[in-house]
Amino acid sequence: MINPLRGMKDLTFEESHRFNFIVETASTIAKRYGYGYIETPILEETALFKRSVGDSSDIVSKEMYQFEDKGGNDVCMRPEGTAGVVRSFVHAKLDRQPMKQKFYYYGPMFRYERPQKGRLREFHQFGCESFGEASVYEDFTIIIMISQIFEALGIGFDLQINSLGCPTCMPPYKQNLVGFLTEIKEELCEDCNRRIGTNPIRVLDCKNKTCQSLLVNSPKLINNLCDECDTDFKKLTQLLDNAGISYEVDTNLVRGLDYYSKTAFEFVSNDIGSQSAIAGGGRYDKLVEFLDGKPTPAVGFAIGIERIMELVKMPEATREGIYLGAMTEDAVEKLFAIATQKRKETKVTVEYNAKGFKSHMKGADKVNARYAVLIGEDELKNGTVWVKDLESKEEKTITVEAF
RNA sequence: GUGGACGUAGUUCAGUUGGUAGAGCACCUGUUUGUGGCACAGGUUGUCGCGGGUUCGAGCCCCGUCGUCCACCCCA
Repeated sequence: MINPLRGMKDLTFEESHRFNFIVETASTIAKRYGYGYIETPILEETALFKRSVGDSSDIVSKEMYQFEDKGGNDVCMRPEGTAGVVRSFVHAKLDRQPMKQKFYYYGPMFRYERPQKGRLREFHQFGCESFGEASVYEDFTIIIMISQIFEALGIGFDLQINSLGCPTCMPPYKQNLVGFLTEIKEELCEDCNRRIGTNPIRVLDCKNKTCQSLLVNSPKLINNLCDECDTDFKKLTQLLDNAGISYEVDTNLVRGLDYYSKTAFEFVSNDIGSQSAIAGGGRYDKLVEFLDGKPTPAVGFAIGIERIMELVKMPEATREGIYLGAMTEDAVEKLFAIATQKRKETKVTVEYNAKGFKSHMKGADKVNARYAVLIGEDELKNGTVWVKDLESKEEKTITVEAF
């Protein structure tokens, strides 16, 4: 028997149903906010992610499915969705269009990690990217949209927000932080010491308790923002307050992808184990030009579909369609014409084996059909069918034509 | 990449100090040649993950391997 690869999962029955429900619900809401569907390739040039997500991130440095294709190109399976959408945006020269552009997507992402609860090697994200809107109103609107999606799915969450600053205020802050960290480096963990050189901001969300206690007095970016970033962040909190969305400012919230600036947010659930982030995103105003487009402000997010699978409250399944069965061999082939006709408008299940009445009733029940339609000896003789509404329990015998 | 737990029927699991497998659910049949969800009775289903070792004998003990799960890490 050939098994799926490690960290890859088949979705069937209940689960695939759930998956579709999540995607449909999120898509419906995204469209209401003006987002249009975009699909980009799963395979991309490796350089795309090195430049956008960043070489120093774990994702790029050790988790990518990367290989040389038969043409000698250095390619990889996308580890996240934003980079591909931005590449596509620039490639289609949409950066030269005066209008704002909004896209939503969903699909598989690949990261070579050790699987655990809420973490697969092939996982799925639903995401949105909004281009050309610099206003913090858009950041706010996106957060509202995500909360509406979660509300529609029946999922509770905590919202954490932070500002990562911009090219004006981030570099001086970073220098300041490196200075602080260098003084206490003896006491910091091994990983943090490495991060001081590669990506000092990441030290802030180190899980090590000793590190965290040492960081209590570290300089906070939130207190060192430039005027514009500071004004925007205050505006965002004010908008959220007015909208009645509760949130927590987490000064240690750092996105793992290098392209984020200004607003960063994460939706978290306490009910799903240690992989608690169910959605994350923020602003990435520099990414478009970083990928050779004209400077275009942008903001986006992604929801981890697997992370919310078991949290989703599905609407109750209702009886649907028709179950067709015959009680004598001769009647079986009478079913097909009826089935073909009825399939123009509804779901039809045809049982190919002639069997007893009770057995058919059970079968109709099992597929959750609304109507049980059976042909027995009498019906075959008279050119009729026996129809029962399994919900109202009403039954009747009518001609095939009338049915 | 690190650590821990676990791999037995379609599924969830039991299996005593080592003596060649069992239950619930599911499925099929019947009670009921025409009234579903319920009940009762009967029945089908196993490379005990794989490979080696110890032993008269291994589901059980030992080694290896693959896989799953959980945590670290990472992140959606």
